[in-house]
Amino acid sequence: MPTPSSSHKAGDLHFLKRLNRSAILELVRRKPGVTRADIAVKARLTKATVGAAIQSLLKQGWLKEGELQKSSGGRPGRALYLNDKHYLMLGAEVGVHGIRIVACALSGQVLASHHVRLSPTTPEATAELLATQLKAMLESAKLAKYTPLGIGVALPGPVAPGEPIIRLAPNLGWQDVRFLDFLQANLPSFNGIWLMDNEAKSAAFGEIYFRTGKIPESLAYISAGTGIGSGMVEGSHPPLVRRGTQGLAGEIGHTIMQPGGLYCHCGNRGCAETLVSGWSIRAKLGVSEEEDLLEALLPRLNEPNVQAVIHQAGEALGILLLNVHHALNPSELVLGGSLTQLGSSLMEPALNYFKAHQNRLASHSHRVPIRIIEDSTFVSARGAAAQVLAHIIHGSSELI
Amino acid sequence: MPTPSSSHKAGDLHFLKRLNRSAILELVRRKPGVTRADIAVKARLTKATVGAAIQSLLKQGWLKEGELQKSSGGRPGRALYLNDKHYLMLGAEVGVHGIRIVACALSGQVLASHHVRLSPTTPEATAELLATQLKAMLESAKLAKYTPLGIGVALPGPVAPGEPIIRLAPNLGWQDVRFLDFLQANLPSFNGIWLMDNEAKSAAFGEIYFRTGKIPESLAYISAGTGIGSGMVEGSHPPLVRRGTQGLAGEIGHTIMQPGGLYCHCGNRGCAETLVSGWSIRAKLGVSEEEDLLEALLPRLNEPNVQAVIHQAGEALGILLLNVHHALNPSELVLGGSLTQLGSSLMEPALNYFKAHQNRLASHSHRVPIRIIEDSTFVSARGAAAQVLAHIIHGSSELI
DNA sequence: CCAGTAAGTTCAATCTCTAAACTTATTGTT
DNA sequence: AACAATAAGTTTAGAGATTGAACTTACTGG
Repeated sequence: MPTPSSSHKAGDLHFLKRLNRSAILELVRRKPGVTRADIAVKARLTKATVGAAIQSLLKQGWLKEGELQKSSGGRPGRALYLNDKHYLMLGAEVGVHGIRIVACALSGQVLASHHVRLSPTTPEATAELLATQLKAMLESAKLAKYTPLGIGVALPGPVAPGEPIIRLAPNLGWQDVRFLDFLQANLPSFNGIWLMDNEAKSAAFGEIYFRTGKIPESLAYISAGTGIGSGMVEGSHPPLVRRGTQGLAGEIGHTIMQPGGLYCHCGNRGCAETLVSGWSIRAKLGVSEEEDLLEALLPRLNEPNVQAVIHQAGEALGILLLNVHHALNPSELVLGGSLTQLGSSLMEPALNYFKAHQNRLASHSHRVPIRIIEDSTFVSARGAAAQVLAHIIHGSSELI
Repeated sequence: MPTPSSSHKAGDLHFLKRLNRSAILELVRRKPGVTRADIAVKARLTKATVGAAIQSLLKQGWLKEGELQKSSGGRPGRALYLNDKHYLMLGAEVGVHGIRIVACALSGQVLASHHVRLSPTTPEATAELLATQLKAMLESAKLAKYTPLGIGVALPGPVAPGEPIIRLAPNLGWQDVRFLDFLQANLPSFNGIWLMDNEAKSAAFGEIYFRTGKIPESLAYISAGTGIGSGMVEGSHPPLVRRGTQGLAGEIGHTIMQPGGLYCHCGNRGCAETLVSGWSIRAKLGVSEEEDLLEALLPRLNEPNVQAVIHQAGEALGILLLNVHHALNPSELVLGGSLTQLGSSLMEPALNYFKAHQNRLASHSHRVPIRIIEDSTFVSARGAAAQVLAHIIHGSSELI
């Protein structure tokens, strides 16, 4: 996902107006049901300004009015909500085992989703299939009346910041691919913005972006699947994803946890991935690439050998969580990826290790909550859709 | 350092004006000698707006005019510079072995600096000594005519984000200390802002903030002294320091590099600090706390035992650098702290390890530059001063 | 039924930016 | 040396966005 060119922020009256409209949209997004009066207080704008902005946002289909609030001895306020019936964002994830697409409404509600199994193939073929699926989804009866804002694509590898190139997707066999170019070629008529990002970063973004109410200051998403990736988001406005210069931020699967340990496909030894990852578990238990790892393992979970390998991987995952805690210190940790489906045999050793070893440094501190997503099928795709919305609301788009 | 309360950003005309003045100051800061015309182009403001803002910034003592630029067939522009003769920022570092203070001009130029050796003592006594030193510096003939903007203090431990509490400084023996309160009590007449932050984070901030010309997108400062800390800054406007919820971001000394390894004072085993840090080297070579580590070791560098320990520590440092590269991916790495004075015996193994193992993931990528600061005595203090300036320029201060 | 309270709207005043004309200062050409 | 061309910086009128105060709307409670 290209970072918005952050030149020196200066602006004119038009810029100020957009900024205020963004702020208002954000307030409604974060707290559905707020009134104009609430917004005026929180955004430190006058009722007049808020009223005018809201009128135009209603007219353009961004917001809708809801019920009257309970009065506390005066005219009751009118609840405001995002309008989930006018705009949508498309999100897609190209994974090692298939393609996933979703269409989301402004609030994050999934309007439609689709999953196609597919073995890794060329970028061209993948883009063609993806475009076909997206087109079909957009033309379906339910979605045809929506205005699409853009398409976000999540990919399993580091994406260069600033330009839409996926540097390396070892599990797809891709290198330096301008995937959006292929996709655009197959969807020439699509009118909206195009984004692409790493799958863990998209997932992290989505997990924080579509939340309402009290949102965490920051969140790290750890994606444990064939490989191990992560994404760290700060919950500012807009939430900011850490990318690093080469898009390598969050490649925690290749942090070294065991100097002199096993060889990793990245060329180094003792990477976290050699201890916990789909591929290392396959290697240790002799599960071939053709088999589905989960289908192969779930029936064998009571074999001592399998248990030992998974327990060891779980402990390694716990260490990794602890290292993320000490290096990034997110206020919330979210675990996703296909390996979470191994359930407590993997997760218990991980959580136990983490809980037993955290909190030695910051005395007063609350425990960092860890959330495990059992079914993370559409998490990255939905996150990519979230990135589209954020780009529209906070970017330079003239839509709002 | 309290993070600016990031409520939902909306603003009025006054806010817009301040934003534009900030942007103009930033442009001059980053590229000393720019002209009004350059600024108008880069900030996308009109010549009229820029001209008016600059007049007032000149009048208030923020900027000064310089020489005429070479003409290219028209009226030559007038170079603009930060005015280094009107405002100053104070920075201080409370370290394990002493107190360091600096006074910086707007451009980062060190106007005065001072170093007092001091063994760890109570916050009260430390604050009193620090206040005396700061007062003396401010009242010195050279600085008396300056207007101080504020004081930044750097401390060797995690600082809670949002409120000025140092959570834990194991090497000072402090815990949950509101150090600024003690300092303010000793400097009641001081008129300016008060900040405090972790020493590595301040250093990181200063290293990116006072640079001119092409600044890196991001920078990680690794502070290798008695303990190991780090700070990561993104070079946006203003540069943003990663803190984490509990201020623990960057505590890479406590990431686990050797599961089941030696015990660390944090309670865990195999932390990076057990492999590379002042205290672990002391322990391994039997250098007592009373001795100065460098004075004790520098004469013994050719002893095989000493060489082996330092070489091993260097390799661990290299692994740590690699892990920072894969977890945060800064565009530049800066190494500071007292251990850098061990010179190539420590640094060569570190750099060799890093160079031999980086760059397996992002194919095209340039090598990440690593800079070693041999004398980092005042780096953190200067960084704390930098944070004061950034707070004034980008915060809600009415000074600009 | 009416006073009290609070939400939301209207409108003149204010403030900041822009656009265009103007002044200033230098280069290059006749 | 004079004059056109070019570009920097200033001035001024005008456009656009926010504010503040007055006003309208809508509900509560006595």
